[in-house]
Amino acid sequence: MTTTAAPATMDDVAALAGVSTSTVSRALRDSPLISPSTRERVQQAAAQLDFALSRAASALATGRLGRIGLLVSGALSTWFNASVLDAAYATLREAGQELVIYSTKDDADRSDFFARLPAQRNVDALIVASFQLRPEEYARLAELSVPVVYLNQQVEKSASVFIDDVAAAALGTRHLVNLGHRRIAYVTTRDPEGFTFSAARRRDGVEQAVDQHNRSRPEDPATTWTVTVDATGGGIEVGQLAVGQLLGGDTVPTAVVTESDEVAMSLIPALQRAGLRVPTDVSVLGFDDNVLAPLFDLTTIAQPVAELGRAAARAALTLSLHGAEALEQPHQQLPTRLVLRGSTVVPRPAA
Amino acid sequence: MTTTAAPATMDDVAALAGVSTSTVSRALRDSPLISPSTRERVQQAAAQLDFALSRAASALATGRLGRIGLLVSGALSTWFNASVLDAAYATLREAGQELVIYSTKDDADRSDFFARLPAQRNVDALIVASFQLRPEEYARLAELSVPVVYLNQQVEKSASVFIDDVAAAALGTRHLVNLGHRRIAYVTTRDPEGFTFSAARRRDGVEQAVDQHNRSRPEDPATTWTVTVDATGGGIEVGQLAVGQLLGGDTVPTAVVTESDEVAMSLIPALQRAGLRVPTDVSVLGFDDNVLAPLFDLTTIAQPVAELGRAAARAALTLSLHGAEALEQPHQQLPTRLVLRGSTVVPRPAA
DNA sequence: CTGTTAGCGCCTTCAG
DNA sequence: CTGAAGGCGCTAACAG
Repeated sequence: MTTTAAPATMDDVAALAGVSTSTVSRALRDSPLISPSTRERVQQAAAQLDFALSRAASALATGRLGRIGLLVSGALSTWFNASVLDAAYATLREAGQELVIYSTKDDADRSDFFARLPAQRNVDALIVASFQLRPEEYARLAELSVPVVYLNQQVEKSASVFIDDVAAAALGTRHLVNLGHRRIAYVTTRDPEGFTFSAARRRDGVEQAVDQHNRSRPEDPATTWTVTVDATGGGIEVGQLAVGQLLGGDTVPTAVVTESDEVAMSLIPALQRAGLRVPTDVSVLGFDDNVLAPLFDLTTIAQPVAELGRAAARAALTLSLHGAEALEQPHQQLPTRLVLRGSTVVPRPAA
Repeated sequence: MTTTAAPATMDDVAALAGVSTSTVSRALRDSPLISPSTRERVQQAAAQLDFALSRAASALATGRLGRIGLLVSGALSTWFNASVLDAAYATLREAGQELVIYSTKDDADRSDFFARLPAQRNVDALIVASFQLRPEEYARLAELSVPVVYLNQQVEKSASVFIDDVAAAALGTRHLVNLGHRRIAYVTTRDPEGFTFSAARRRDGVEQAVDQHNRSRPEDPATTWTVTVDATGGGIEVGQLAVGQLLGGDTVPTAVVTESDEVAMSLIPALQRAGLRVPTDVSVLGFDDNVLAPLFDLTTIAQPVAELGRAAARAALTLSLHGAEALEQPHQQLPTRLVLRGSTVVPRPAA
């Protein structure tokens, strides 16, 4: 079935190159304390024997694990998580580090993680991706003997990399208000685990933009309200449920802001099946700039997900290698921008 | 910035529990060689001190790394890769193993992986996800002292978990032929790295189904041809390029089979923008049953991606724990099925 | 059931 | 620049 020949050991390499194991170790790690010629010879011997250093043994000897953890909530296959993972992985890999995933799909996973703290002594740093923790959980992470980097949330005494969700959502909402929309619904999903709390901040942004408009133009007020859907995931259910609530209420919106592109992309076909044209009857604004957003011609607020992942990984590397003092910007805010596509237009005169 | 208190050691736990470190070790691993009461006492002490075993040290002592590698090509954020990763991760995690990603985005990464074989001595088993290797690369993996499980390809002397791409595509194509389609294009993407070779087998399936029809009903022949697009990714470019080639040729298809749902989802809006209605003017058939397929009302051939990931992970676990003999089914073929939605209909009479 | 002893494979002194 | 020796934290084998 599968080969199981014993792999070469460092001694084999040392013997083949005619040196000691210390020399092999140094040569393989490109230590400056070694002559180019023996280094070359050793590396060839290692290649010839398919020898690779045991990371476990190196870790034990040096005290550096060469591994950085990524704590994620929800499925790894959501666009956000997968994009962050992809970017963080690439950055760590360039630095010769591995990425260890700690994924918590449900409350059980989550309590388990916080009860056992498996990251303790097993990674050099931990990135906590975009989800809200309970106060005791923050406390728990602070007790960790490993530096933590928060992604998409600011945490007082830790490093963090994030966007301004409130400002971003306000920006998008202003765009709708400026187009003339006065009935703007915000669609969010119920979040069973208390995860993805960015959604709440985005709602604040929507309300903020509407309030601001109403203060400056009280004679032409806009209203906004929130519709919370009891479903998650990228399927069509979210959209269908949202449509029901959107059309079943007292007022029907002329524009909808969604917590994410995934929700928007689910909503658009659902609206269409309900007989509403997008954008003619309803404008739809997304959040993320998911790769798929262009397929729906979706106007959206872009957040630099890959850059968030990279920045978090870089911060984690810096913290693990050089400590907190070495981190120039403990709190890094990354820019968002409005990406104009075809899903948002001036509301119909009738409206 | 971040706490860096020294974490508790095993000696601390031993002292607190009033036992030796061996006992601590045994208690923490739920060894049966220990009395419930001391186990309890030790575990409490460990919890109190936030002590976690060092996986690196355990690995060194036992020779078992507790880590399984996943070699992937292309972005981790594609639906396929992310879904496999998610499922494999979940399975490994239940078994207390970690997942180590080896992702090769380009040829450089790839040669690097095969040159250095970083998986050697660093994982207990390796899963190679869905991509075609060069003969020398297969040979290289066979030299590895670690068992390999291939996902979505059969490899003679290794374990593998896969679907029958040919039969699956033929099934979908038969559906179109049965609806009455006689001009069926297959849309695939150029694959710079030689990755995702399933696409070629799917084309074979399309051709096979058409041939079969033509043999049984020579008086009413169908034709098929392949359109290869020079782009990849989930954006709209793929679809736009495909539409150009689809409409620019001698014959215009009444139905299109795509190598994946991602291509189909890119194609549908592109067709619509070109003035063609889906499915009225053109039927579109996907492959995968991506979560997003329902949003496009896409008829598609479902492959059990999560189950592929799980099965591969289980096989990897079995191989690493009990060796090749313990694997009941070295070659596991998983079923596919046609998922009927609205994107495929009877062709217009005019056609 | 529990403690003692040795060693996993590497890296880091310290000598040369 | 290179070799010898010890120890990183844990577990397996052995004794009790």
